[in-house]
Amino acid sequence: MDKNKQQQLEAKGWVVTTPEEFLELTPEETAYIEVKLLLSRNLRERREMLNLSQQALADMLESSQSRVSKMEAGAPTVSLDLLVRSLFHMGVTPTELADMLAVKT
Amino acid sequence: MDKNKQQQLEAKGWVVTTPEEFLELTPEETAYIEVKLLLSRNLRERREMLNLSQQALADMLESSQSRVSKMEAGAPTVSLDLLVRSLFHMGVTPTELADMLAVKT
DNA sequence: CATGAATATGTCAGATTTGACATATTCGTT
DNA sequence: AACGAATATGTCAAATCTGACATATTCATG
Repeated sequence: MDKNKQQQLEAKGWVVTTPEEFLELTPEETAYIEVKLLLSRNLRERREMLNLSQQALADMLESSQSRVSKMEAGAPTVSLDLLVRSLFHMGVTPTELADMLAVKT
Repeated sequence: MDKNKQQQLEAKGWVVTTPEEFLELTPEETAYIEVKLLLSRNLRERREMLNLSQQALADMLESSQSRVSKMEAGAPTVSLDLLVRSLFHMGVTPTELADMLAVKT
């Protein structure tokens, strides 16, 4: 955001901050969430690539449609374990997992 | 193992197999465990590099010495989440995490 | 715009993971 | 060998995660 715009907003009483500041995330929390979101995006991409519905994928994973939805949303109640195991279940290799994480955000 | 040695053992009544066959691990379970072990080794290496005791690291992570020990042992009751968050807490970046996983086993 | 299929959201009992503690074992030093 | 420091192992109540279900919302297509 440019400095002028920010000053205009602040003059009107807005507080201008970054998401991390607002949510008070530490760097490690930020990194952790980034990784989860990275994997959840990959999960969705792969499912759509395979033309599977969330229900169909859930059946493969022995999970449920609602949990797949939450996985793809990167919901806080979804563990990295579940995301990673799901990706492996879809045929992803550890090397491919490494490539996912290597992507710059 | 060479074929002769294997045949000798089998003649004596031993069953020669791979760990996966013996434990009946699916490929995705194998991959998941491999990743966990990879990260646990990295955790130990980094801790030792920093000359920290398990107790000292536990204090940093707001965890306990016994849990750090279990993390480094790759124990089944330790989640990927805990391992990854611990590494991030030690200053590892997502890119460095990717490099860890890219290592061939 | 209706209707059905896909996806999202909320909830919860059961399963798993957690830090903490006690105690055992290993390891380096004297 | 004896000591202390570090690490390992076992256990458990509390916290977190899970699949399942009900229901709401979104989306495509006639």
